[in-house]
Amino acid sequence: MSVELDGTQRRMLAEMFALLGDPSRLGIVLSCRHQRRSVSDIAEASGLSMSLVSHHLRLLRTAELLKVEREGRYAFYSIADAHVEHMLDDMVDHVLHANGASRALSTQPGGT
Amino acid sequence: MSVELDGTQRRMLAEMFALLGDPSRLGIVLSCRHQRRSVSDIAEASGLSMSLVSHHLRLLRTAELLKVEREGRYAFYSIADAHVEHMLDDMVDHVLHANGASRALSTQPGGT
DNA sequence: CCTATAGTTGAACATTTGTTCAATTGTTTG
DNA sequence: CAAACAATTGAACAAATGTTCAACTATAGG
Repeated sequence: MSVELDGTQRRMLAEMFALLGDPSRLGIVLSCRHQRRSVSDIAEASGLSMSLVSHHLRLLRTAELLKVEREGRYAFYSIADAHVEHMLDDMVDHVLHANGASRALSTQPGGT
Repeated sequence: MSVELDGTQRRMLAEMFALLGDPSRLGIVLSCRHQRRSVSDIAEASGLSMSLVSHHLRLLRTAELLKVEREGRYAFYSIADAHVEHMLDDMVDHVLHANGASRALSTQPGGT
């Protein structure tokens, strides 16, 4: 085990991290986790303007983190595939279980 | 299953993603994965100036992704804890196994 | 004590990037 | 066809961020 990544893979990974590294965008992605959502839906849920949401969605679409299904005048977004979904589950899981070691401040288990 | 994150947790996760989202920084972190490394060591391995590496190390240290052990005039950096290490293993794993679904172009298994 | 090595720090700069606003495309319905 | 709604797009702007350079601290050795 403990394999290394080549330059291209590192850049791919970094790009993905960077995309997920913006709070607005992470919120958008997480809101599409278990159901597909229209753009206005996402906008309302996240408190962001539809324009801004659309800009972010384009990036997430291009990076193949989200996919879109168009129906009439609506566009429904959801996680691109099982691979991405699994990865997100992992990361969410990690944050939820990050109680002991790494959190120096606010070490309070079971915080809502 | 399928738990949601609150605002604070989302921001924590986003911050972590953002830190790992810079190619230089990701390289630095990955180079500290399985052995501790001195700053000059990291600088040489990554092709970055020692000053820049030091700046990045401060951020990674502050976010508790890396930890430092000082010995004499040397400073050795390594992954902060098992939790972070596991998370990185996961992500590296994901990138390595991202053959089928999400890769639209260059779908060639086993590419170096 | 003086020089060399290892690392950190802060200011300054250039670039990137998130956000807003207005205009535009496409679709449905009166 | 016109009006309303859903979404996309591009230009422009402000703020954040990566990088460089020079100065500085600290430890080791002659």
